[in-house]
Amino acid sequence: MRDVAALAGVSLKTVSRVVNEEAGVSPDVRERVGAAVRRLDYRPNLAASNLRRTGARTGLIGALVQDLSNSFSAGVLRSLEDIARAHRTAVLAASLDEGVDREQAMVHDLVTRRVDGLVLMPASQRQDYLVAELRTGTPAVFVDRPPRGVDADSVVVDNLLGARLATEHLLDHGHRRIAALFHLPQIPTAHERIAGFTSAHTDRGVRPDDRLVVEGITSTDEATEVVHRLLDLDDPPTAIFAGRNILASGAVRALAERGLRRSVALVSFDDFPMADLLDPGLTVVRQDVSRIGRTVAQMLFERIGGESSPPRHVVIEPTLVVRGSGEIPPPA
Amino acid sequence: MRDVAALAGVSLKTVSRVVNEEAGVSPDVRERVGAAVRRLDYRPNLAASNLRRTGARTGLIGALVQDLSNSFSAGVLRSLEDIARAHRTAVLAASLDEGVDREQAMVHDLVTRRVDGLVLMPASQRQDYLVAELRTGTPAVFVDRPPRGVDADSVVVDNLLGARLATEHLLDHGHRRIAALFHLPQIPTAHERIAGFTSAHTDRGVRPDDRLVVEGITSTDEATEVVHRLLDLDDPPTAIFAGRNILASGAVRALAERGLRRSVALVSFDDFPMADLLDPGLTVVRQDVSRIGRTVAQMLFERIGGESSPPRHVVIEPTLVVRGSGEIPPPA
DNA sequence: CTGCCTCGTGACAACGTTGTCAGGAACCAT
DNA sequence: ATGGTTCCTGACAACGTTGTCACGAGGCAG
Repeated sequence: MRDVAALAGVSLKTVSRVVNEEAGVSPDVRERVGAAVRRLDYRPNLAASNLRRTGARTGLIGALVQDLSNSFSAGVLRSLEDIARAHRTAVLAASLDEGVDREQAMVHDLVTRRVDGLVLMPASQRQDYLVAELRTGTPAVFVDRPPRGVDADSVVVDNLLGARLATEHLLDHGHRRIAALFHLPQIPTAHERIAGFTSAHTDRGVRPDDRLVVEGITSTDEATEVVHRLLDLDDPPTAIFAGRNILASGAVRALAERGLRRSVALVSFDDFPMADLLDPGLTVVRQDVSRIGRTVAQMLFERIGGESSPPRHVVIEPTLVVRGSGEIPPPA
Repeated sequence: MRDVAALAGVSLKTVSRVVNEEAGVSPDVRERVGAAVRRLDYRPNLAASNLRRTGARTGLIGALVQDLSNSFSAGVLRSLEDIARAHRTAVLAASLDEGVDREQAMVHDLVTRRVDGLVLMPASQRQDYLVAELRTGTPAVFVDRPPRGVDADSVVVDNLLGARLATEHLLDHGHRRIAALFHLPQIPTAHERIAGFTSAHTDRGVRPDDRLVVEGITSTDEATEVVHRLLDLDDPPTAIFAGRNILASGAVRALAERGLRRSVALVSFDDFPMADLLDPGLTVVRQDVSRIGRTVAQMLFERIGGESSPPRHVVIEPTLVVRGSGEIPPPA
């Protein structure tokens, strides 16, 4: 900036005025400074600028999601980004991979970077540590998983309802022995889905077989193995509820390996591209990813704009998408 | 920081020493300052710190990809992030959506933010504008699409080879009327894939039918329509090459609607989750997404580390993954 | 011609840090 | 006791900006 000022023969302040398009600079000075800027490839230092401007925003928000490459996280991030763009804000994105320490470290780093806001798909069980971070004035919005130990806005899916929709659908088609595959039960979403599966049974007066409910499955391959094991039982399940899309693909693979894709019913939580192209098409519980992302973004930018009402907790209802795999009847 | 110093009864500099874990502070002072930091929720201002430290890195890189929610972009970003993490660097990610203006604006913004480096999956035809930006010392690595009008590192896939592999595979299975669906031909990857499709034919002495080659298809639905139109020809194709995964799903849908999934061969560029679960499994040309991301990250951090050798251009070879859809023979 | 106002410009301080250097206290060897 | 170390600490300037204020030139009304 000093060089630009020298080259244009003006003061630092005048360069600042031109760069920030402030009024009150004569046309020829503006032109001279502009030429100097171009000649020297001058780029204002945003950090210094933000430092000086009292209480200015950094135009940066942090988004901590489970895994950037998973279609749910990526979809939420994408619609978040679209809204952020409209607010001239860039997005710092990171994957947590269910890492509790990483979550804390990243939040700390982002607060230190003075992000204007935080979007968090937490890996941790409780976020008490956030209380201190949020006292610094950085607003946070939780997504997919609700806050514990700290009061903050959240946007979550009604996982209990979603799991009920899926389970009732299978019960309605006559199934009484329904297997269920779930992620780690300490993850709130998995926990609620388990509860939904159970309560749908209870409401219908059906007692689920504990041996058919498997929790703590974290990979597609593991899901395949589990399904094979369940199908080997003396009294195998006639239907399967997959509590997560990656578990559904494991289940489909196991069924395919046994030629049972048209014999055993399957409903999955989470839609994914091409699910309708499977044969039979995969019946799923769909979460409106783009709506989730947009809602999160709106809430966050309201907070950034100074909104200080008590935290809001938005629950988004999932819907059942019928495609064939969930409508297979049990054997006569 | 002033408040912390006052509360602990020390100077600013001593607080700075404690916060940065510098040696030479007596244990009791260190403890007093630590307590004050905790009591006041003090967070150092990274921007101010970077401003003062001459030539310090911001620990920030920018990644401009085509679309965060597309599995290719997301996969590259994810492995990039993993390497960045090891370098204690955060990733600013944004989607360009083939927007040329947006690309320039984002690059400018990122340079202004003083990112340590830039990863670019360009939307523009030429990146002459980058020359000025790079003069500021910010290194850039291109990914998926090569630089034009500026000399910079790049990591691209051998699209010509990939398209040849797919086309030759179909020719080898006896197909002579192969339809092909491509994205906008001005996009370098699409352009090369078209060339690979053509050259494979030429090498085998087969003349492709121009009416079967459709360029400029940008959505799944459009691909479905195009395939229907092609199948309505008097002399319809016996095989289809989809130049991109979203075009493949349109093609699968069209074939499904006509009950031709087991009659017309199909090979796609780009693998995607569950492609093996389709019936028949989708034969694809696979790009090693994670290797691409890792290579890009390594090159970028070498540059950030001061490497100043001439730009390197890495070409990654795709492979054919055989799953069934590509091995369907033409009608006798 | 005087006084006042407007306009364009620059000097200066401040944003929150840290590098440099200097100074005082405590210790050791002479 | 003297001089020299070593250890701990603080004063000050500087990083690249911008908000505040002041100043001079020119224009206009009285």
